[in-house]
Amino acid sequence: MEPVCPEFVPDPSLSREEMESLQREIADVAVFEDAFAFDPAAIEFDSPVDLGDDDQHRLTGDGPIVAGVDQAFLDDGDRALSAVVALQDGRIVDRAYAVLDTEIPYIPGLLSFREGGAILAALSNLTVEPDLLVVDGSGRIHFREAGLATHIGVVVDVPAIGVAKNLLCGTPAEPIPDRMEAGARIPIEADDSVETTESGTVIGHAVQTRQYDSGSTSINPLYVSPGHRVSAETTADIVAQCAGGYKLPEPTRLADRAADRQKRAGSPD
DNA sequence: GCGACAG
DNA sequence: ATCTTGTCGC
Repeated sequence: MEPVCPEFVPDPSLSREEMESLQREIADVAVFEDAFAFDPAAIEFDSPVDLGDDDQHRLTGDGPIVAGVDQAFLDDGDRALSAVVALQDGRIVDRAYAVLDTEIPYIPGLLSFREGGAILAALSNLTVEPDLLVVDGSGRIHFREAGLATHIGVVVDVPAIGVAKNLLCGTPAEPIPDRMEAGARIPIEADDSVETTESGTVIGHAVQTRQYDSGSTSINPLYVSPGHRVSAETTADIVAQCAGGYKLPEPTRLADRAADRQKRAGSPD
């Protein structure tokens, strides 16, 4: 799949002002409502999926094609390796990779300009057309409502959601308890740090996909938010349905594993 | 100046 | 993201 909006492709050589300006434009065209044809309830994982060998069944089925995206960094720290794993009906139907030089350092709020290029390159190597992208990082939970998931989703104009392990900004509607029960979710609202929308707007959720039955230790929730063409509520629903027994939703977990398997497999270090 | 920050 | 073995808990 290729970019539909080339003018929005993240360019690492832009100045900080230009990057932030581009993000405002992206947030302006992003759709934070359900605007897709597939049935979100058809995306479900009750058990873990086996990553298997590289080539897999490239046969097309019926259900929505969901693609997980994640990055790893080559040991020189100057190159990002992006991995995409496409799933349909609980099976891996395709996977793709790309390695690109890292042009800028990690800057909170500007992550897409560091990793976006590698992700778009990996997506261009995909042979199937995903109905939904599950990106590692924030979507609407972002200072200008244009996090990595939103940026990527808008550029290729495909429904996308963001899954982060930490909260970038925003305020929980109620304090996140030390221990959230599996299935629980708490809205994340925009606050003064989110400069593109009214405070109080629900921009995502803290979602508990898994929790230990008992004990002193507990698993932290995930922070999920709409990327593009998906509402905050549906985003939380989908992430909850994608938990195959692990904290991370299956698309993300598989892309995660595929990325560092490919990394240590020896992508020219 | 202080605080705060995805991967 | 990444550096990294053992270890605490069920």
